[in-house]
Amino acid sequence: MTPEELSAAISASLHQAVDAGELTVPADKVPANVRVERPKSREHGDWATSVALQLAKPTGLAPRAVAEILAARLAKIDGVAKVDIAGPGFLNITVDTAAAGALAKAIVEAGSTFGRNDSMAGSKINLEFVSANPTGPIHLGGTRWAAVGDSLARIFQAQGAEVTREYYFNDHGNQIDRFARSLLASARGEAAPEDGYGGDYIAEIKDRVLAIEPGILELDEEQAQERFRAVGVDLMFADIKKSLHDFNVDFDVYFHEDSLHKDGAVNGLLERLKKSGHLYFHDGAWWLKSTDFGDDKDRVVIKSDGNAAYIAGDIAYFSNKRDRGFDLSITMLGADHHGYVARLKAGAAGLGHDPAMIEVLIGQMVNLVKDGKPVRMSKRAGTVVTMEDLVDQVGTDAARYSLSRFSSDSNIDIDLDVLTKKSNENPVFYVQYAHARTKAVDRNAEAAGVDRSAFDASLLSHATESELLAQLGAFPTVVADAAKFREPHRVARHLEVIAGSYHRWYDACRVTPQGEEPITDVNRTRLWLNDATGQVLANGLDLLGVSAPDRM
RNA sequence: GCGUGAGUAGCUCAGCAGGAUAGAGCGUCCCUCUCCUAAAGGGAAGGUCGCGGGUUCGAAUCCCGCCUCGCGCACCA
Repeated sequence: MTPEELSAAISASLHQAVDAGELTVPADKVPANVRVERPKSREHGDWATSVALQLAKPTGLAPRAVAEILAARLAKIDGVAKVDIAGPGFLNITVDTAAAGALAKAIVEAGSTFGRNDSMAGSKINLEFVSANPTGPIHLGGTRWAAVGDSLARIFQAQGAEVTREYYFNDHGNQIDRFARSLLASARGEAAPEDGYGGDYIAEIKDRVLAIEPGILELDEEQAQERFRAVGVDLMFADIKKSLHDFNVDFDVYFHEDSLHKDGAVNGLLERLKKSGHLYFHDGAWWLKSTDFGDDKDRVVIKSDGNAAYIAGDIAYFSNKRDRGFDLSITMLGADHHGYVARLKAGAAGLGHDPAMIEVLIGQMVNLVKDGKPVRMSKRAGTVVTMEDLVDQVGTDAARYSLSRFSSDSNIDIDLDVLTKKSNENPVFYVQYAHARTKAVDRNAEAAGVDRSAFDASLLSHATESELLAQLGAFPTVVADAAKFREPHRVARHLEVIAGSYHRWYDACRVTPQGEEPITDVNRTRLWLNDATGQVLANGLDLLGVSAPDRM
């Protein structure tokens, strides 16, 4: 019996009590689903719920009176062994050992599908993340979104959604021109332009461009810069793709901003906007009346020099996504872009789109720390720590895990020295080790002749088994919540809880008998639980894009 | 100034869809491998949940105010 099943059964009991006239509750006050929690203290049973407390007010009854009515019905639920009323009106539920233990077999039989469901089936989601400018390698901030974004995509997919991972490639505009000028300056042995880029990678890209186009410096200024731009951006972008691939993140679509301008999408969009009445002409520029949609000021869409402002491309881009049939466009941005949310939604609304279809997830910054002091990362100064640097030092698994186990609302500080030195203490190893351990137990069980020919759930009666089963049972809900709240870190945190429960069980309960002890159904049944744990850990690590090694 | 995110153990952070005695990892101090992986487990120490009000049976969690820190507030992208 999983907490979900228990919750559903309690809900049903609640409705029966209402139908039977034992409780009088306004329809809108009946909780849609009853929250079932694992109590902190063992004495409080296997599961607890505070519905009775919540229903006290709407029913006009004392909390304990509500609890008593519900307790009588809950006790009849199949698999419930005992129901106690405690404190102000908590319902503490003890589940029948066999009912709880049945989960072990169910998980093994579900295999990689355990934790998946089809609650988001039919929804087409465009998830855009990273989208770093191709003017340099992906730095730590982008690395964070690569880890979190890809995990979120996996989590959505686990809920049955159809997800397109998309990278918006800003290959149009000033930044790119600066990048090209920086390459050209480097090729001529000049210092980087004032507003250009100066990292070591510039010289490296420059060399590669020269190798591809040896005659490039013979061209006139404008042509040379154009070739450096075209070839340089391609090289940079290839590097970015490779870094991402090595990071176990592969995008379905790399969308080029430039294409929106070349194929006339931006111009077409501007014409549509002008007709929509959401644009007005002022001071030589065309403004979007974004204040009508909650922005704090109106935004220029066509500059007085006649060029489209950046936002024009973004609105056209959203329109493009919409045309490709997505029901939901999620964009992940760093906190340094959060001021952009309102105008983006305003732009879409101006085109008649439902702003609810655009969701912008803002993630806080990642800072580089050295010797306890923050180090400013600057692309110009070349002091960036890149995705490649991080992976080289700690590996993909540790890098991805350590970036995705935090809430995106938190700023995170990365101290490369600490991360490297303490890599063995990274929680990822704790979780991976638990998985490897389940495999080791498997190997030993097989060698000793313990097989899965018997399963008697009632034998999983040790306190550590009850705890482990409970945490395994919570996994699907955790994944569903991670999808609902767009918070992949919930999965990582729960895996840590499962790993801890498993390690404690391992210490308390043997699968393979020692010495001359006979093999019994206890051993065989425990093997199922061991395998179930390995399966859940593997499923969870997969959602994070982290490997689940068989040996460590 | 306005907007926005954060402030919880020595450190890094969970918990924030209100619930019982506030958690984990790391660090510190004890203890546990002749027996399935000790990258583990058990125990100890460590807290005015930034501050002050409010809401209610109950607040780290919700509301208001204040303080501190990050980020943003272009006809740049």
